[in-house]
Amino acid sequence: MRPYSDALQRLRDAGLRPTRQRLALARLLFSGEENRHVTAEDVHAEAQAAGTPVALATVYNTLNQFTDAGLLREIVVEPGRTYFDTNIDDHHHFFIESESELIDVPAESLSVSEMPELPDGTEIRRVDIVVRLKDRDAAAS
Amino acid sequence: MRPYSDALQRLRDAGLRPTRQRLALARLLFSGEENRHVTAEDVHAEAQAAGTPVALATVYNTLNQFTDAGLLREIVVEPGRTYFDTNIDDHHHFFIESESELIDVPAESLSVSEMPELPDGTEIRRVDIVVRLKDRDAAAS
DNA sequence: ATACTTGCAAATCGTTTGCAATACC
DNA sequence: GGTATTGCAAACGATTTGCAAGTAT
Repeated sequence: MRPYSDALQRLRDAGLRPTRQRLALARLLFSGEENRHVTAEDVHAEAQAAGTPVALATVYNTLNQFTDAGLLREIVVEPGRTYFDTNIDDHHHFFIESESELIDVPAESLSVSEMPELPDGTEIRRVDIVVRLKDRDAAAS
Repeated sequence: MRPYSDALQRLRDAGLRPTRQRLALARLLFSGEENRHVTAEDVHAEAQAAGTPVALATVYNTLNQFTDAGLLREIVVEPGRTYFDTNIDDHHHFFIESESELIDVPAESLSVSEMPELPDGTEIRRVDIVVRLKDRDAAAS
């Protein structure tokens, strides 16, 4: 449970003006549970529920700002839906397709054996591994 | 260079009625270059250019049918844009973010070391590895 | 005081769908 | 002929943007 002042500090450190809305969202995202995978809709709903109404557009803008500032990480696993991960450390994901659920996998337990030669003039920014899971008993479609 | 009749056979084998449009798109996708990464827009534009006008909606529907039939594979790397890969073998990708370009990486040259325990009742459907690249000389944003 | 933020609604983008017209077997 | 497929436009869901009003420093 990180305290309120941490959210404030986090924003300051990221060079983001600590406005009412940003603080509210930062507290929602960074207090409590450690590794969360949320959509903008999720965060919007939570903010409403927490009695801190924030426009959906502002949620989108804020999540993008947090991402640019390195406080969040964007995950793309499904077409047409963006998830944000509060865990910004090096790690990977299980993705349960039937439930659209993401689960963190520590980087240590899933590493790449050997990297092929990169195209000229490029360097690695990140390696994303998504292990797509299905229910074992599911009827083959 | 696979011949025309191959496209026809491919559709038959997949249980898809070989209509004019599906044949046209199958030929575009499966003749010529081996491993292509295309968006629906790309395919639509190519069809126009090839003198085989097909409605964009039909392109979408057809690409989805091909994917369901196992002729194509869907790749999700960018929010809000779906790529289709004509290479359906086990493999992974480089993704050059500055150009939105995908490059195939053979499965052998990039394998996962050790798989953590899966959540209960699930099994692996696929492992997707995306190595995100940036230009080496690019100014840090 | 002034620049940065927010809210809201409208705009946009990629993709899907409904339905009448058309093509395949 | 009967069913699957197409085209088109309209519907859609997620995300972004423009601008007037509000707020942090």
